[in-house]
Amino acid sequence: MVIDKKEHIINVAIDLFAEKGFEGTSIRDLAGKAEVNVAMINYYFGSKEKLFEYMVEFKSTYIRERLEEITNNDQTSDIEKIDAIIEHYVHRFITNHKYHRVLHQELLLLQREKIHAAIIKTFSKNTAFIKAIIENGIKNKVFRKVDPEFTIITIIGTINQAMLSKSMCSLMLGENEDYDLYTDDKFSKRIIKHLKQLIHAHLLIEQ
Amino acid sequence: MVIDKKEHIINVAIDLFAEKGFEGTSIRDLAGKAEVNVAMINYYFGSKEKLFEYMVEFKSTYIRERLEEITNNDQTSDIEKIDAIIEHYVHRFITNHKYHRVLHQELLLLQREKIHAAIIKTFSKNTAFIKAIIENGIKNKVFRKVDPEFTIITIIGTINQAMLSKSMCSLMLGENEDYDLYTDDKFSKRIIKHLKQLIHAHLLIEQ
DNA sequence: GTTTAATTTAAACGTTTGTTTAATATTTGC
DNA sequence: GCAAATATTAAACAAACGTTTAAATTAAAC
Repeated sequence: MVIDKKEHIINVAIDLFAEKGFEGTSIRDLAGKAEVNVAMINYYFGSKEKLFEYMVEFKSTYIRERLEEITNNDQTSDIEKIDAIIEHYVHRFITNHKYHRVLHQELLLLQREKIHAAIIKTFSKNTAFIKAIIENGIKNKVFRKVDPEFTIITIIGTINQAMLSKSMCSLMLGENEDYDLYTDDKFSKRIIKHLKQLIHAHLLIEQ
Repeated sequence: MVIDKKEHIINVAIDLFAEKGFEGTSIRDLAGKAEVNVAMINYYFGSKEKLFEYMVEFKSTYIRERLEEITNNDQTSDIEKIDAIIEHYVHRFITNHKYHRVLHQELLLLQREKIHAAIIKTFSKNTAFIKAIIENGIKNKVFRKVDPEFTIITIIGTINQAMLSKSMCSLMLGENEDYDLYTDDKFSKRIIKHLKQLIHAHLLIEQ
């Protein structure tokens, strides 16, 4: 019963943080939208900052499973694994784009070290899988001798850039402002197609 | 005299916004660090939000010149122009990385439409130059038939990802936390090398 | 059914927020 | 050198902030 209410508050918080940022969202705002008393937030989480930490904790648990699944599949080649990761990342961003927006807001600030460290920790575990695949491909002479770390930065950076600046993207892609990128299948197909083409040309020795 | 003082306040504001965000920075904070009276900020700029608008206006003026210079050079090939743009962007990010951090913080929020629009406007003018070069290369059959918009998103997204999440980058590149990426020449050389290699493989038909 | 614990409430806490005021100091134009 | 305009100051403004309190309500335990 309590955990459901906590989860509900977290989800409302993600919506508000995504729109106004952590500092820009007041506890009264949050309590109002979640339809609970202001005092409940401190009663449940202790403080506004601890609510944020709880949110990261809560959301980061379910993420890594699929990545492990992809990596450990012996039936697929290295480039097929990379393709699967690209698709996985894009879909994860689309279904959780508000949460990822909040995470990246936080990463752009240079404070709240504890939260920072928690985000980084999750992130580094995920990138380790991708790095291993790329290095394996290079070792087997299927991939060129690329910069593995920066290749990961490019994949994630492209998805971030495309997904997190809504108005910039709408403008670039010639859509009007209130067009909703994240519910349109065309958009995700287009970014996946681009990323695969890009990374194939980058990685594969013979095409 | 006045404009110098305004400029000084703007520069202090960029430092503070980069660290704590717009909402996280108080006018008293700003006035203290800039060593002016709190009332001066409203006297000069009208309000905290108008100070932000003035900052964008003030900083966006000088940016586009070099891009025009690169585009209009008849002596260079399309791929050489792209290379020059990559180098220009990386160096611009390094020398102005705090300002770019503030811009991207703002783009991640979904409020303050006026500021949003001002940033997008500057940005779209810059990307138009790159898009024209890519489309010209495709027309002349020097470049593959790539997605021009998303190619730009990849270039900018990679630089953003690398430059804006300091701790994430330090971690990925195996450096310790307090190592200063932005003053190390090795870092900018590495990102430029990666981006050129990536974009060459992506764009060029024969290598 | 009574006692104990957990939940929820409205009100108040002391700070801090962005902004304004009205008085003072400085600079400018003539 | 004096008047008008501009710049700067300390103090006050109301509103909003995160958090706490103490009383009221509900749920659990026995």
